[in-house]
Amino acid sequence: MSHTPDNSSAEAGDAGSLEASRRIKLQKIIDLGHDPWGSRFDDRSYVRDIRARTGEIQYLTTDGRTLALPPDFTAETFDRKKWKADQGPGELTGPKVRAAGRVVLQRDTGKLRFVNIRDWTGNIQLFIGKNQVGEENWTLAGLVDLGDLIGVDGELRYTNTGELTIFAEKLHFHAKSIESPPDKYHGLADAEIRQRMRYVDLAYSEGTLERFLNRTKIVQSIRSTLGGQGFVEIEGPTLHTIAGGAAARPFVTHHNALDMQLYLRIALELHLKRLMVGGMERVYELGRVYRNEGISPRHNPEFTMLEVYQAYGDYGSMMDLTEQLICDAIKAVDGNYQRPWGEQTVDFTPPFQRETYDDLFAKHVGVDPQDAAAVKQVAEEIGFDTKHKHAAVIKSEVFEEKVEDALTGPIFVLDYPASICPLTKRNAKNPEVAERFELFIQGMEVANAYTELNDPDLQEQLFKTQLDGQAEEDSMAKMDHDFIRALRHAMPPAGGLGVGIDRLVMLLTNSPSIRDIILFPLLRPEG
RNA sequence: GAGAUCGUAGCUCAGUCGGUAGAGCAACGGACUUUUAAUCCGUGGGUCCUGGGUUCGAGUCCCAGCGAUCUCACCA
Repeated sequence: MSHTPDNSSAEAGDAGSLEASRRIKLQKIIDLGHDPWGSRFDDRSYVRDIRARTGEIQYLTTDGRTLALPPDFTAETFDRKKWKADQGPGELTGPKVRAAGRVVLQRDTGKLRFVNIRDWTGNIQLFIGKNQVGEENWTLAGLVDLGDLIGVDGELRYTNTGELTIFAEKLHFHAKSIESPPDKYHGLADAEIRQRMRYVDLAYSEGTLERFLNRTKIVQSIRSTLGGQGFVEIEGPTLHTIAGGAAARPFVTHHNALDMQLYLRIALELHLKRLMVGGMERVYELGRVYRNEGISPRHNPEFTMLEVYQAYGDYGSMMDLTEQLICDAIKAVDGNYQRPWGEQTVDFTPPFQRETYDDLFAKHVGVDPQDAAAVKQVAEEIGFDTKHKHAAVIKSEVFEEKVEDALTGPIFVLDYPASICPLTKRNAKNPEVAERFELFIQGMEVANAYTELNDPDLQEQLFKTQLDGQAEEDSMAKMDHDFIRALRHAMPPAGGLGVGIDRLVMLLTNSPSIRDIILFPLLRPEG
């Protein structure tokens, strides 16, 4: 009973028969002598490029004159009928083009069909007339459903209403969509389906494909900017024996042959610094890191991080680089420095604001940041537990609570309390201050940079200090003897930078959730 | 991990006081050679997330579970 699909049930309209009616058409396409799964299709143009050829469309009069169209020919107010009458009898001619794409709209007016196809550069209308394409193509056109992939050969012209259109001469069938597409106007609205079936979201939802292509442009721009400044990209290990370089809980895994516990990396830092010891003076990695933490609109367990290290630089050089990376990325997207973010607008015009941690603290908290007792009092007023906590930790918690959300930015926050920065070089004049900045935009930490600590003895001591009284996985400082050994071979003084690529992409594409800019975010398995 | 909200046709969504399931799009049949979210006429389509409970009667109320969204916590 339940073997092959029963075509006769297609007259009903239930879910099964939506598929059945498509399968019937699939069979009819085969019967017509076409392969419903298509084949190589050479020399087709992208819709964007076809749309760029409107200048080749002309008016050919019956007495042989070829006339250029007036520039406002497609304007809504332009009387095309009258213009043609004024030129004398004739017709539009245009270039022969070949396009391919997904059918996203269809209008059947009897012996005439309008079909909109979309490729990854744009959308264009096809005109398919029964008398114009011939019997076989017309029959094939009748077997096309929304969501199918088709190709067309035809002439690029305007319709009577001024719509740029490919007037089909031959149709090609490339692939049948057995599944029905979502609502042709609203697309997919259900956030769960959009993420679980990203292919459907990309294919049919307004702006999704463009958003992810913009992500790619941003990443390409970053590589290009760094390459242009002589940085080399490397690939470090993602399986670590010590999950160092950041404070986060790692994913734990196991290697069978060596019978050892391994961690998925939570940061890129320590291996890149080893490479600087080895003489890679400008080096970066742009890759995935994994943190076994909560999921939220701003957190995904795997996310993309950029870390850059520049020998003989410092955090000042990293500030300039950060600004350039972001400005170049904006140029790669659309070049607009005034960028929407929800209801607000963020101004990315360089140079970005720069303020010290202590100045911002004083401004937003209203307390002298050097006055540990006053800071502690504020923390207690907020309701923080201050017992057994280092003054800098308390200060940091108050900063995160009172200051960070207020930083609409872009703003560089400079000079952090040294004791919360175990991998950072201290300021020569004031060892209480670490040469570190973070870039905040709309309350989000987008970048984090240091003048890198390269004193192996101090590094070893700071690792040990941080370990005291703190669970190892909660600390940025995890003793890594090989890393210390590397520093003992001399790492050049350097600037180092980390950028949260996902958050940068969120900001530059006005996407409120990290899941809008990660193609396949982690979801619970389907029920 | 905690709380709030949500889950109804393939998709987008209504569903009143608890009274036996609705629309648009999509599909199917018909008309139409310049439409464009085409239009017009007609037809079919439901495990109301799952499982219990209350009730004469549950899409609706209660409990549990599953999944999602948001907020909080952790974190970037």
